Amino acid sequence: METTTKQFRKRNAILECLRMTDTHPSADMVHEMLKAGHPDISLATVYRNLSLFKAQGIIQSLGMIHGIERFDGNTEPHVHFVCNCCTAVQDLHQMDAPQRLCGEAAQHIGGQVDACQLMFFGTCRACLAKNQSA
Amino acid sequence: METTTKQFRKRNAILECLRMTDTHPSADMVHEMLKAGHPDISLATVYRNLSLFKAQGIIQSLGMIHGIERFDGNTEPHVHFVCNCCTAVQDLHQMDAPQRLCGEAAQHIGGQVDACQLMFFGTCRACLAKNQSA
DNA sequence: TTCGTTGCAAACATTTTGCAGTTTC
DNA sequence: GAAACTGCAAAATGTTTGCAACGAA
Repeated sequence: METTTKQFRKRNAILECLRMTDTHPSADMVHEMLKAGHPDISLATVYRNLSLFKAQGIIQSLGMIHGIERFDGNTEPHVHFVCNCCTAVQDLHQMDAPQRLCGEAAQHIGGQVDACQLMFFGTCRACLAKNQSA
Repeated sequence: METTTKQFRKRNAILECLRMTDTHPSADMVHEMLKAGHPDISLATVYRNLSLFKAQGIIQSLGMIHGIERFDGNTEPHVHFVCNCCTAVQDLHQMDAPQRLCGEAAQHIGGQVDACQLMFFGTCRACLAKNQSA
């Protein structure tokens, strides 16, 4: 598995949590999910480890969405959809990620392009249904 | 243009500031830029008016970039490049904005897609030069 | 007078950090 | 036992809000 020298229960739990879910959770969401198995886990620990994983490149950040940073255990480039209503984030694996355009972008700006992000915003199916019935 | 009554002096100045620049400023950057002509302008006023403009749809938000919300007076869909080093945001007008893919995305998620955002991240030319000489 | 806008300071929410105690190897 | 991790609480950050004062009609 990882090249970490030591195994720490909570650190491992945080990484596993991210890899098991497809909800692109925030630090707080991870914290909530882990409380069941680790009642004493601290939010600071979640933040610290998410930072670490991000620096190691073993998770990716989707950036701040509606003011809160969201994370993805899947580091493959792919497209995301954000529901502006319930803040859920979904993967759009079917769509072509524009990573191949990085070279073109680099030419235009005359700099170095490391990553790109394609994100759609709108209202998810569940929220559409909820709003109609309301 | 806008109704330039004295009452809306500062409001107009904020909007004009956004339309005159291509730096995609944050609230704080707008505040700094306006201080010269309006020494008594308050940061809260900048925040309030940016919120208002965003709600009116006459400016667009690029979302939180490195933890700070950035704005664009140009509401035309276009592509952006973010320098992770100096946090500058540049337009990439030459590149095709993927707005036309909203329909395809909507099909995949079964919801309603209102907007999309394509953003490249990396190091701008100025920062590359600076880093090399250092 | 009445309405909307503004400055100031306090409140807010998310994230980061210092430190003492604990866990892992 | 050394080094790394963790919980707690405090601090830091960017943003929002309450309120009194101000300006225009």
